[in-house]
Amino acid sequence: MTTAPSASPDLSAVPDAELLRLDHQVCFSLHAASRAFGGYYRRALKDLGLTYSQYLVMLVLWEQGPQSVKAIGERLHLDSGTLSPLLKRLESAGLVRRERSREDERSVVIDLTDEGAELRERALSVPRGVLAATGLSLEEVLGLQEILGRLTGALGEAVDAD
Amino acid sequence: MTTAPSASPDLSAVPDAELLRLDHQVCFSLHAASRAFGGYYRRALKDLGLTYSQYLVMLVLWEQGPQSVKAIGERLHLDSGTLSPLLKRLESAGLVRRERSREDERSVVIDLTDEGAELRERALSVPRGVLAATGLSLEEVLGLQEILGRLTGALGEAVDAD
DNA sequence: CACAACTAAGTTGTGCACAACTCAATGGCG
DNA sequence: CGCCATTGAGTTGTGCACAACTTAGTTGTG
Repeated sequence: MTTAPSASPDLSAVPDAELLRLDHQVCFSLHAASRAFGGYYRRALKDLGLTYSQYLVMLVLWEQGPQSVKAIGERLHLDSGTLSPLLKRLESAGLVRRERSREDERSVVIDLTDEGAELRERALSVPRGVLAATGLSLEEVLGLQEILGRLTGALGEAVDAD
Repeated sequence: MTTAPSASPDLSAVPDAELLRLDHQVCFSLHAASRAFGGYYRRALKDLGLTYSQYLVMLVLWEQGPQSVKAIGERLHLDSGTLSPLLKRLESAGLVRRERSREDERSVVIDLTDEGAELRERALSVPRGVLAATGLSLEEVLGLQEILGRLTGALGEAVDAD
């Protein structure tokens, strides 16, 4: 798929009722797909004792090393209201450490424990299964990612420009 | 329905660590897009007093008329644990009625109140704004929907075939 | 008919998402 | 220096998602 001349003139020609139906399908599709992914991960990650969101946080830590709550939040588009309790649970599970930064006492640096770092080895087997389970080709996955990225960006801007 | 002989041979050639990174991006993209959609709707639906999920339920009722909790759940892939409290909130908001079916006393039929039916008029303006905000063309939206549908189906099967 | 298997809805408990808020540390700026 | 706006993390409250369970109604079978 090429990057289309996105301002489709068709859109304004479609009647409201039809759009309502289409809208149903689009937002529902995305909602459903996201939850289907979540459902798959719930099982795949059960052995590791991680939830889907906790897995995302661990991925960030495995890839980027120790960093502040704010940095993780920016990477995943999550705020402290979501991350604070999640990180506490990861801490109780013995996977991460939380300590106040010395340079800036406001910020808390999250670091992997040895146990958390070791978990990466076991997590390596997860994504291959997931990608296989999607039934999508590598090209489709990359295309999907591209379009979802644009979608997220555009919706984010639309909300900001409120 | 294994329509996918498209099993890309590439996939098995990609190293684990690379897949972990890609996986991060795919599941994160979907997660983020779904939440970006949610964020947009949160604002768009604020005037109507509906949440995103409540809107999905109302769409089903507007399109298909009175039906059981189970039927709504099948349409949206949601179980009673999610729907029961959600429908109670719609009931308190005066948008739906809940009454036991006479034929089968186990099932509860959800029906729109006049107020709920009237809300449809005000909801008609929402999807045009959303589709515009995505910045996607009609073709891209349809393509996205198709691929998400396949994704959801494949992941569902993979989980069932556990 | 009786009883077991099943089904629909609801309840409970855990965790995520997010708005709105508090609180302490920081960084200007007059 | 003193004051105040800003920032990072955490808390509180509401709602969704889902697993596991309960309860009541239904259906199938001997």
